[in-house]
Amino acid sequence: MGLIDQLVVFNSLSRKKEVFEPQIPGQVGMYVCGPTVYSDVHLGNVRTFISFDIIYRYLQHLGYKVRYVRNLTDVGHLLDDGQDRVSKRARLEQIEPMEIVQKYTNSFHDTLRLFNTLSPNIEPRATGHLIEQIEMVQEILANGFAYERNGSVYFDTVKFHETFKNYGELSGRKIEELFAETREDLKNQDEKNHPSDFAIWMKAADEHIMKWNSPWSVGFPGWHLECSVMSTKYLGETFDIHGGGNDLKFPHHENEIAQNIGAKGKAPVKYWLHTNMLLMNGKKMSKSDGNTISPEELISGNSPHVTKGYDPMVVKFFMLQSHYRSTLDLTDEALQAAEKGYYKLTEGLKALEKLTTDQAGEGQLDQEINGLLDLITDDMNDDFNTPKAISRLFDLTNYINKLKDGHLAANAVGTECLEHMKRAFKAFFLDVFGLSLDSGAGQGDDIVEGLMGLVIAIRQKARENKNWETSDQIRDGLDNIGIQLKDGKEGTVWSKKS
RNA sequence: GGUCGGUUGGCCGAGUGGCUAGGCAGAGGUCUGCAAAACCUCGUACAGCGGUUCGAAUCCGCUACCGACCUCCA
Repeated sequence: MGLIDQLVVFNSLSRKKEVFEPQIPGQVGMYVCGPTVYSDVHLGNVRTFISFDIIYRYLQHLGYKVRYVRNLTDVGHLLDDGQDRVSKRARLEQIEPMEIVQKYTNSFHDTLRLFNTLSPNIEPRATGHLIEQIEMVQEILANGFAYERNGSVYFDTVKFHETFKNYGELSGRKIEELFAETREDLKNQDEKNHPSDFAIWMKAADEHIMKWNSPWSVGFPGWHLECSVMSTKYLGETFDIHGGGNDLKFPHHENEIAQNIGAKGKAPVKYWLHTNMLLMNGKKMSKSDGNTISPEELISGNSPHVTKGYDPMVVKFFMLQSHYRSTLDLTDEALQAAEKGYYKLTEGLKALEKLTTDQAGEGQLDQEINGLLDLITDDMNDDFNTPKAISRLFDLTNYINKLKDGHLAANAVGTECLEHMKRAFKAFFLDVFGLSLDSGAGQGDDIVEGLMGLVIAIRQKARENKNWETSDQIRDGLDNIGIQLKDGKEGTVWSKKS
């Protein structure tokens, strides 16, 4: 009985929350800008991909059939000095560009797997779509929104804006001001008619490695073009959701829209979703200025920014405790708090699995518990409010612990409600949030379980004999190797310490 | 400089006109052989200044500070 029974998303285009209505009922097309595979992903990228992973999972949870496309950029993304990122890296590492692409694609996948994200349905590469990109350049040229200059082709932003009046719509900048501003920089703009024009095909210099034949020159496609092409190819000329970090709004997404309209005559995307930046020490985490920590460093603890390593699930949980549209400041202290909270929930879920009741009818807590479960859906329906949804899981855990410890009678909850709670808690924690139980605490293989059972039994015997020296030796010894014993009413359980 | 966003208790972080967010840390208590875990109780926070309102952390204006984009980044 949620208050909100419809999914509402914040659309960057309108800057408002809108009811989500896919163009084909029951089906969702979602495109997310993936990484340029020329170096290891950093944590800010990971946050964005985790955010869209949650969105993907939640859409599926709601019953939508989702086609999730996330590209890999392997050509055309240039550095300030005009060098292709992949090519430059290939030169530095003295291997083929495509080896670079493969190496960092593998690394990207490995990293995301650590965080238990689902693979997209299609992961297209820019170099795999050269023909389509050339075709789109031709379309844009044919429609008069591009011009050729010395073998390169540039998108004509001035003409585009005169025609459609919406260049700058997404990023919220007034195009006249943008034009006026950049006019002073004309000296740097050599071939372009106007500074805000951008290349959709670039002629390659002789020494350039990654280049292809085209009607205009031996060259390579512009950075923004691939996303227009691949989203159109796999999701159609108009589709539902386009996502990415908000640092891509301008120029990348703005230009993407312009290209699609320039080629197809219509705006490609109904809902633009943008994630906010991950900060560290109050500043944007960024590859280019060194204020960064890699996923590996964060997990291993091998970084001056953290006092210890953190389990990937803890890092993910930390991220989910803020909203995807808010900045999130990564600090060691905040991670430690998240770690404790995360284990509280995993322990709660494990305790929940063991709860039983013989209350066949309705229990006195049923209404409150069912209400909390409904609120989780409301929260997620409200633009994927994971922090709020997680607060409900903590509330539920409080009930679970009371039931577990006997502070509440077992039959305070009815059979049906208990089953509902088990189903829903798992559905959100494991399936929607993609968290897992077994990474941090208390579950080993059969041998470990057997050994622990034996050790706990020996300690229990010592305690019965009031042999505190032995029982404390066992407890402290286990503590030293990172295992915590918890004595409860129903006996002793153990878990790995956080 | 232009554009946009933010400033919430010791820390992180939701909320956006009247109803306890939540987590972590801290204090006291229950339980325990002692601890831990769990449970109970405890914080009267919303940058500053004005304004609108019966009522504002929440709306409006100004100021300060922070950040992002404008140029490669998710």
